[in-house]
Amino acid sequence: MSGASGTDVFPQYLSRLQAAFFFAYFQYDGEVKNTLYTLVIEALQALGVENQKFTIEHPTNLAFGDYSTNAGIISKKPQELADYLDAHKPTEIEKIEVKNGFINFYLSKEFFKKSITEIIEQGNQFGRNESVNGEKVIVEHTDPNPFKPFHIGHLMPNVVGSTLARIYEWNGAEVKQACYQGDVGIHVAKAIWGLLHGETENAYPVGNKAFEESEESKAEIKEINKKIYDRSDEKINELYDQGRKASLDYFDSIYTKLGTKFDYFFFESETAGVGKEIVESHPEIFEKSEGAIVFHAENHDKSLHTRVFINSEGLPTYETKELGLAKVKAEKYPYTKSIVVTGNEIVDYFKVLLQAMKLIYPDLREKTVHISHGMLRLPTGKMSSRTGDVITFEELLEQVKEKIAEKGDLAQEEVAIGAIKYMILRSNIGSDIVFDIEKSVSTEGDSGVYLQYSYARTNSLLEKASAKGGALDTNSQGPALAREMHPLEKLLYRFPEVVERAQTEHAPNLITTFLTELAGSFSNLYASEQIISDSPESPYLIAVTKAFNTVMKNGLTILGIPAPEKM
RNA sequence: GUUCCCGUAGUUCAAUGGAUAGAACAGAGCUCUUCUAAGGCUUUAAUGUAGGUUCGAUUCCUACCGGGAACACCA
Repeated sequence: MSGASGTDVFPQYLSRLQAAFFFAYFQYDGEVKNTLYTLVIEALQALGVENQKFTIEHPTNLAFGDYSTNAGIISKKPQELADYLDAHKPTEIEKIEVKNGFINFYLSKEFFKKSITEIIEQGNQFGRNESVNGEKVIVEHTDPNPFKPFHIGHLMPNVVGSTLARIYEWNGAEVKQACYQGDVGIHVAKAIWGLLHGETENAYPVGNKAFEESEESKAEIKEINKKIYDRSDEKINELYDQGRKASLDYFDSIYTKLGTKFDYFFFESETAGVGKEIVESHPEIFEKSEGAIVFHAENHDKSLHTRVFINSEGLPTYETKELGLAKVKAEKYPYTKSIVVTGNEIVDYFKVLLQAMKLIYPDLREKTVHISHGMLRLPTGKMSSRTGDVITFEELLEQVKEKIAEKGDLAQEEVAIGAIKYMILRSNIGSDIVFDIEKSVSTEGDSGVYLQYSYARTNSLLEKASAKGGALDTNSQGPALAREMHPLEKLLYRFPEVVERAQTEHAPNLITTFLTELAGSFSNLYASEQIISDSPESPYLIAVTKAFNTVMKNGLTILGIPAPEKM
């Protein structure tokens, strides 16, 4: 997504002063990295290389150092460049080498030791930064429909949306979470039809089936739909009010389990009217066609298509309600950014909607970002909420808990929630997730359990250490010893960078991947070294354990995965 | 048919245009008299096809093959 002009591209002709200004925007990308940028620019100038673009990044493999630049390849003078850099290297850099044309920088043991100390000092604040300080963000997600079950398809937007909200928070934004619920519309009419025919639990699926299979029922349901809008029928009003409340209470209980806290609840019943007014007051944008009011988006952008905003019954469709919602949101909370999380099957609808918004209120459109997630699919195909053939969230949770009970008896619900969330957060937001309870919800290996287990282990270690009076001490001999640094010590300081990138790329999976790598690294250290011992190095290893414990806890907090103290 | 998204080990997922394509599960083999074996160690195994751009392509472009989604009154 990001163009060629990011942090990785730096015109060599800028002065140092300009460079300092330029870097002000990237101050959380790592101080050392910025120092290296400036240094490489200087080196290129010294070698008389004109106007070259280069990158500085963490190599994929620690064997290639902690930072690496391709400036040598591009300038075709790797050795000369490396020599200059070596002569002017900052104190944090211990060694510079040329390999395959790349110039690799190795951080000093002193740097890592200091980073461990800083992590411990910052504690539950470590990882927070101010890269989007001042932004007021509203994240809308989950959006279940009252009168319908909360099924596993709702988990995707919930987990993705609430995690994005926390990521923005950790990057310094003020964040509100919003849930938008369709308490009016044909689906509600279907459920009411079911209720009128004596159904309770299955009111919606029964009504839906009737709608599909019988013209007569279809007409009745459409009639009910109108009556819901104008509240003209007392019996329907009563069923509606009771059903709506029961449904919302049920959602609340699920949000509690998932750890989601919404600041605002919006309802279609309050956005429908607003949206309809907007549409009707813009005849220059919306046209009448076949009894409905439509928007010919393809007139503005060839890749878009026409959509109905007000149907021939005079009722607003989703598009119109969403148009109203944008305004309602802005009135309630003057946001600088509005993120809407939905399934990717509606990306094309949303593009049309954004085009309409652009014409009506361009300022709000500029602030709106649509993020779409993939589908949660069963091995047999797509799940449907229309047929009633769905797995509800609670059914899923029970099944996962059963599976976990085979392994241990502590923290079962926390582990189950963690396993489910991890499964969603480990892959790209946009990609589909094939959901097989046996295979997907793993309790070993690459899983939420793995992170939780490594965390619980460190708690137990730290407890034992403190009981033994073995205080952690980053100034003990650790890095001073001749041994190689363990990879864990070389990774921990990168956490804030990962948190920042997760925000700029809207990619929670970067955090998941990072934490899993850390946990693997810790497990390896744990297996190969005695952390608590009489060795002079022990206090330092305890400090590393504490730093890992801190980062893991903060990372799990961002992901919304419970961090059980024991398991 | 048009538009959009996606094709990576047997499977489920990673990989800001970079170096030796990482994990996990499954398979083969080790590992608890020692801090939690839900762990660790070793090992087999992958970029759909054909071109192009580039010093360098899983990544960008084109075509094809294969999968998914959307395409007027449901969201």
